[in-house]
Parts: sequence; C-alpha cells; structure tokens
Amino acid sequence: MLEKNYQPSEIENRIYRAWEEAGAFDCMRPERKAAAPYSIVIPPPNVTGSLHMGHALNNTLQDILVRFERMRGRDVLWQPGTDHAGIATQMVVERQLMEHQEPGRREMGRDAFLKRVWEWKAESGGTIVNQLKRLGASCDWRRERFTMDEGLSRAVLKVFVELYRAGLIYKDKRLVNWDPKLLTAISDLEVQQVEVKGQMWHFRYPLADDPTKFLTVATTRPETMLGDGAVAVHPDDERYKHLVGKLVTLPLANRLIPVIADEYPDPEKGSGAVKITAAHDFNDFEVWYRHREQDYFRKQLNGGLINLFTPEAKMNENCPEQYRGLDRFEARKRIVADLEALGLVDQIEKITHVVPHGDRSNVVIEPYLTDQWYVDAKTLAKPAIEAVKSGKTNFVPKNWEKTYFDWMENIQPWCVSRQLWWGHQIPAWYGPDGKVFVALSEDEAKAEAKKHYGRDEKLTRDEDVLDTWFSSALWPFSTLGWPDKTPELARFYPTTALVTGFDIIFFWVARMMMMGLHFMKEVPFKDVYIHALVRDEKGAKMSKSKGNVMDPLELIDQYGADALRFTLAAMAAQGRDIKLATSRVEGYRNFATKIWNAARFAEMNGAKRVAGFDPKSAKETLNKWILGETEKAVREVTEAIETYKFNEAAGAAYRFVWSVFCDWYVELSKPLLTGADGAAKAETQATAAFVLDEIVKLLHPFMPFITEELWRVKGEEGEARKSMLALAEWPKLAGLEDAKADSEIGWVVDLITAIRSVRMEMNIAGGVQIPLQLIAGAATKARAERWMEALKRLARLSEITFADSPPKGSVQLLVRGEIAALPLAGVVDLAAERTRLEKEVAKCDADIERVDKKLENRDFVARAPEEILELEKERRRDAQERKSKILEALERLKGAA
RNA sequence: GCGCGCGUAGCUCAGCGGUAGAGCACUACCUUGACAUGGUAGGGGUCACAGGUUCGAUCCCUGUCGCGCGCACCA
Repeated sequence: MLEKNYQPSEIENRIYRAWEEAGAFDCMRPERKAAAPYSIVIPPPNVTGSLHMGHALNNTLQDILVRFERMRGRDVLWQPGTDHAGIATQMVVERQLMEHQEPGRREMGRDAFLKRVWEWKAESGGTIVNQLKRLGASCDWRRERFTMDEGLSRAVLKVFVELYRAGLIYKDKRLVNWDPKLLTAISDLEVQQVEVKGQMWHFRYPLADDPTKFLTVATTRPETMLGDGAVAVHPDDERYKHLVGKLVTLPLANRLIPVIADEYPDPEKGSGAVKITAAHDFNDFEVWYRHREQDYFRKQLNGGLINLFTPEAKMNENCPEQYRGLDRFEARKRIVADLEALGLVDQIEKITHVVPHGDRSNVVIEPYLTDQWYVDAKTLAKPAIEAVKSGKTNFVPKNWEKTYFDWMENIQPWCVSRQLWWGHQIPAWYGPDGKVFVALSEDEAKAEAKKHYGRDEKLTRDEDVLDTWFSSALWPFSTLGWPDKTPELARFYPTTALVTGFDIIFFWVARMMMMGLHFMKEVPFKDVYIHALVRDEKGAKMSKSKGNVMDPLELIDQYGADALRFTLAAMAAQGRDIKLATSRVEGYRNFATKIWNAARFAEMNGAKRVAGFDPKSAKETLNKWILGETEKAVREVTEAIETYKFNEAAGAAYRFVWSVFCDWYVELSKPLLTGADGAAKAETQATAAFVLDEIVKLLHPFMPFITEELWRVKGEEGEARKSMLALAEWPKLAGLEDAKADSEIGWVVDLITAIRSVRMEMNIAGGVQIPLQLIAGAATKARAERWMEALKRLARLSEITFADSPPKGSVQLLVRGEIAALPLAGVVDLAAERTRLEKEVAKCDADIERVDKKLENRDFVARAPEEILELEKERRRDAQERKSKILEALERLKGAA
C-alpha cells in the first residue's frame, strides 16, 4: 500500500543504493555488447568544492540525456571525475593555514604543503560526489577519475613532452598578466576587466636641452614612470615633430630617455605624448618591440626593459633606492608626492576606467615581463575551427559557434605555467647553463643532458606547475585511459555530447577541441549543448556576497531531488538564463505528489500490470483514447529530448500526466473500474497500469527517484518488481491513435466543461444536482447512455433525459452542434440567461466578421494556401451555424418569458 | 568600438507567419470514494516602439528606445 504522500527523503537514498548495487549505471554491461555506445564526460567539478545551482542544472541535463539513451538501449557511459583546480584549491588550503595560525606555505616548504593539500583533498574530496548522487546523477562511478591521479598525470606528461618536441610548447619571455597577490602568471581568460573610479596623472618631463621646457605625459599608474624607457609621439604630430630624437629627463630616476616617433600615440588623446614602460604595459611593449634595434633602447639596461616589481613585489636595483621594496600603491603615493614637490605635476584628472583584475584574487593585475611556458594555440586552433565549420562538432544552440570562432580566430599564445605548487609540475629540467631538457622523467632528462654536456650534470626541475585547464583539456580521452589503448577509449571516443555552461567555452570547450584533434585525430564530442546561467528570481547572479545563493541541497531536502530536477529541466529553454524561484520548485513537488496519487488510485482500483498486455487489443473507447494520447506524449517527449529541448520535453510530459491522464482518464475510468462489466473493468485496469508504466518511463529521465520507486512497487499482480526502471525499455508506441475515440471523449469533455462553466456563471452551488436534457440525435443519445454515470458525477447532474426540444425557460448550451438544456426555470434568472446567450451571439458575429473580412480580400483568396482558405471557410460555417442555433435558443427563451 | 541575446498576463517564462499559452500570484466556489502538495470556474495581454516585406506579422527584415552578457581598447 502506498503512503498518502510521497516522501522523497525516505526513498531517495535507498533507490540510489539499489541502482549502484545493480550496476545500473555501468558501461559495457554484458547484455549491451552489441548496442551502440553513447558517452558524455562530466565537466569535472572542483574536487574540494560543493554542489551549487550551476552544477545542479548542468548535471540534471546530462542525466536526462544519459538516462534517456540508456533506456533506449544504448551502451551508456557517463564518465565522472573531479578537477584539482590549482589556484582555487591552493588558496583554500593557504587560508586554512592562516586561520589555524600555522606556518604559511613558503615557511613549510613545497613537500609539506602539498601533503597538506592532499590531506584536504582526502578529507573533502568525497563531498561533491555524494552531492551529485543525491541529485540522482547516473555516472559510472567505478570509473571516477581525478585530474591528478596517476593515469591522468601520465597523460599530461606525455602531452606536454610531445607538444614540446613538436614545437607547439615553448618557453618565452614576454609580458604576462601577473597576479601580485597570488604571485603567479595567469592567462588572459583569468583576467576580468573591472570598471573603477580612478585618476589620471599628468606629469611634466623636462627637456634635456632646455629644462625650463617640458613634455607632458599622462598615466593612470604613476609608479611605472620609474621604468620608462622613452616618450613616444605620433610622427605626424606637428606639436612634437621637433622633439623627436631629443632627450628628456626622467624625473626622480634622473635618467635621460629619448622621444621617439611611433604610430601608437593618438594625438587626440591626452597630451598626445605617451610614456613608454615596456616591461609594464602591453601596448608599450609593442612599441618597444618595434624599436628594439634602435641604439637608444639597446644602450639602456636590460635591453631597454626595466622591471620594477619582482615576484616578491620588491622593486629591483634599477629603481632609485628610496622606492625599493615598496608596495606598488605605496610607491604610487610617494612618487606623486615627490613629483608634486618638484612642481612636475601638471594636473590630476578624475576618471572612470577599466582595470584588469585577477578573477580569483580580485587584485589589480600587473603586466610583467617574465619567462613562461606557452602553447602555440594558433596552430592547434586551425583544425579545431575547421571541425566546427564542417559540422563534425555542432554547437546547440548554434549561435555559440560565432563566439567560438571569434575567439579561436584571434587566439593568443596560451600561457600554461603557473607559479603555484598544487598541480602538474612541468616536466622540464635545467642544466647549469640554463639549457632546458623536457622529458617524461628525470632519468630521461638526465640521459639527454649527458648526451648534450658529455658528462653527468646536476639538473634542477622547473618549479612551476601547469594551468589547471591544461589537464582539463585532455579530459575526454585521458579519462578513458589514454595514452593506453583501452577498450573504453576505442568504444567511447569521440564522446557523443558535451553539456556545459557558456562561461567555459574558451577555458575548456575550445581547448578540448584543440587537444582532442591533435592527439586523437578526431573531435572529442559531436554535440556541445551550451546551457545558461542559473540566476535568482530577480535575475541577479547568485553570489555569496549578495546573499541570494540558493543551495540545491537545501531544495532537495525540502522538495526532493525530482522536483528540483524537473524545475531545472522545465526552465532550461535554449539561449535563456534560468531565473529560479522556489515557487516553481514547489509547483513541481506538487506534480510529484500528483503522480504518486495517480499511482495510488490505480493501486486502490486493482490496476495491476498484465504481462503481455497488448495496447492494440483495447476495445473500450476510453482506453483507446488514452492509449492514443500516450502515443502522442511519447512522441513529443522523445523528439524534444533528441533535440535538446529539455523544457519542451518536460512540458509535454507534465501536460500529459496532469491535464490528460489525471484530469480526464482517471475521472472517466471510475465508472468502468467500479462497474459490473467484468471485461471492461479488467481491460481498464490493465490499460491504467500500462499507461502508468509508460508515464513512469517517460518521466524517469527527469524524475528518476519517484518513478523508480513506483516502478518497483507497482509490479505485476502487485508484486514488487525485480527489474530496474533505469534499465527498462523506453516507450515505443505506434498506431494507437483513434479518431473515433478522440471524438467521443472530446464530446464528453466538452459537455462536462460547458455544464460546469454555466453552473458557475449561474451561481449554482456545487452540491446541487441539476437535470440535463439533451436535444440530440441517435449517436449522441448512445454516447450519453454510455457515459451516463461519468457525466452525472463530473457535471453534478441528477438525471439525463432526451427530448426533441428544450423545455421552456431552460438554460441552453451548444455542445458540438447540439443543444444541451438545463431545465432551470425558477432556479435561474432568465434575464441573465438571455444576456449570456446574447453575448454568445455577439461572439459569433465577431468571428464571422473577422473571417468575412479575410474572405472579401481578393488577395487573400488568391494567395493564401488552400488549407488555410479551407480552415477559414470552415470557421465561418461553424460560427454561422452556432449563431443560428443560439438565436433559436434565444427565441425559445423569449417564448418562455 | 565589435559581437551575442533579451523586452509577451501582476511575477517568472514558453511560443512563433494563419483567431495569444503555462506555472506562480489573484477572485469565487468545492473537504464528491487518488490527491487541499487537491478540484472547478474565472479575471487579467494594443506580444517595447516605428517603419518595411507579406493575402496575413507577436513571430521575418530595418531602425529607435530600454536592459543584460561576452570580447577588445582606453597614455
């Protein structure tokens, strides 16, 4: 016996365990050897993270696809795993050390620190996996991987070495985005442009020839002036032409720097003269690069590039003594003050400008000249662009392809080295002279070094680790066992679909494309489904600081995983953010209850599954009708999931279950289930059980827990079922739609609805039973007799009789062209009834007029397609007929008055 | 500056060349034998605005206004 209400919390854990024990999510199950493979790799969450709403959406959608395909008989692999998330994880552990007032990572040293991170991983690493299970994610957990486990590390090593040997990874000295808080280089993608209020300082640099005259430059970062190598002006700028080639004095540093001509300065902007600090500004670096062979740069220290800030945030020896070792903002203050004292500050403007910030540290990024490792992304991007152009990989929705192309076609070298400890250490060793040996192991590097130097030399390994996204880029093949030739790799690569958020198209999708194509010679996935962000109900991004974060686990506790999943699916329309309100989750929790109660109804009425029940054998009109409706629903849901229209799939299932099955089939089946006709009763029980089974299958990808539970409980002859719904066969129905059944049930529905409506309008109390008189032909009479009991119950009728004309003073309804009369003279106000009918007539007139207008339009008649023309004509006929019937009814009413 | 998207019922959103839909909220009524986490009925929309294409535009095109996002630049 089912409980009255569905209690998700009592069932979900048990069901999930049952799936795992049955190996329901295992790929390569023996019975599916011949089945077509279907694979998805999970976007690996941070191993020490916890489930947020974005994960909930992302994994719900994947789970829908995976469960759907599993039921369709495919050999499904949903490959799970977690990411080591270099910067994020290292930051968390460092914060912990600080909170516990323990020594910092530099004091404790690399090995001890890494030990701590591994401990933290061991401690918190299972959290997110368990949370995914609570959501119902049907991953093959046997195959769970971690980006820093042994196998994946081997893949990283091999990729790095091979790309290096192919010249696609190289070390280069160029400007990087330096994060002064985390003390590491980061990639362009990790830089966020933030609009801030700031100031623009205008400084006067005295001319060397004539110190009473000045050249004015402007800057937003005064402290960088100490590293200036030149002042640039536009070659056509008449104001400065005479100064080109002359020297100016760099104040405070007391160096002479040249005035050079370059296209870069915009004469319209500021003073038109730009200070060139090549080691601290990307544009200035370009200017320097163009002029690097000129004497005036060559003579300068360090090839003309003066680095002010070392990784320890100290200023180096090129910096005047009094500013050394200062924090950059402190240096800024002092330099401005000192220049002011010298009378060299021309003006200070208040401005709003965009300043680069580190996405993790949230501090201002410093362009900084260092040696880093780069991937030649431009070369790798070419086949990755081609693969999407040729349709080997498809983006859904398609418009994301443009974003992908824009970025890929302008791709910059990818800086992959990070000055962190947590991650894959770069497999590069240096000899005493700085010569680099990139190799799969230290031994291999030593051997190479010996060959090079002719003797054993002490080698030191590169301290840096790789960008986290480097290992993520290999995920679709590294998780399948690459570089080994595993059966899984052969079977499941390329994967079928990738489901991810638009925010990591560049970080992840693009890079998987590049690496997959390079190393596997095939795209990593055929479809990329890009979903939107989950926002709060007002449309704001969820963030801890705003306090508007919704916790998926709390929602699961409160409403059940199925309700949350269904909500996310129902709202996942392509190309639109999800604004999530708890009222929606509550609504779909109610839906779960509704399904539960429909099953309870079936149970109470002895609707048990009949083995071998053939839906085509149904004789009863009602059963034929619901079977046809089921077929329609199956078709809609199937097509929608196939095309990644999750919201349409969820909507179709919802409407079918609630508005069709519960609202009408259940109600109309009651007389059959309690009636005397044994054959009809048995068929209805079997049909109800059959349709309920189909419902539970259709909903399973969306609501796996409740459906699995109902499947289990509602076995044949009431026995608990041994098989798992997760492995059951997806509904396949055909040839069940029946026009005659549709028409009869449609009439019943229309009649009941019309009577209910008029009862309300006439203020007839719900408990009052009223008589109905049908003025109808033989066919309708037969129908009415067949549906007598249901009609009486659902429309609250005392009796149904038949007559040739309506009794005097009755309320007259037009249902499918025939009059249904409610003899209510004395009960209802006849004047009100007259008004009601007059309104009906007016409505008909409006309809007729609208159609007439169209039909009078020659162009319409000449150009509209045949079927539209027919439709309109039919509408006119219908409205006309309706109108005349109602007019007759009005006459009769008047006659009665 | 370049690109993408969005303005549809009070709210959150579907839809999309052929008479506007859902959920929530609202109003009224109903404890009828699956379900009050329910049922029944109802109110509520010049589909942002202006042009154009079309027999016909909420839907396609152009522009305007408003909002959001991404990328690039800013001495």
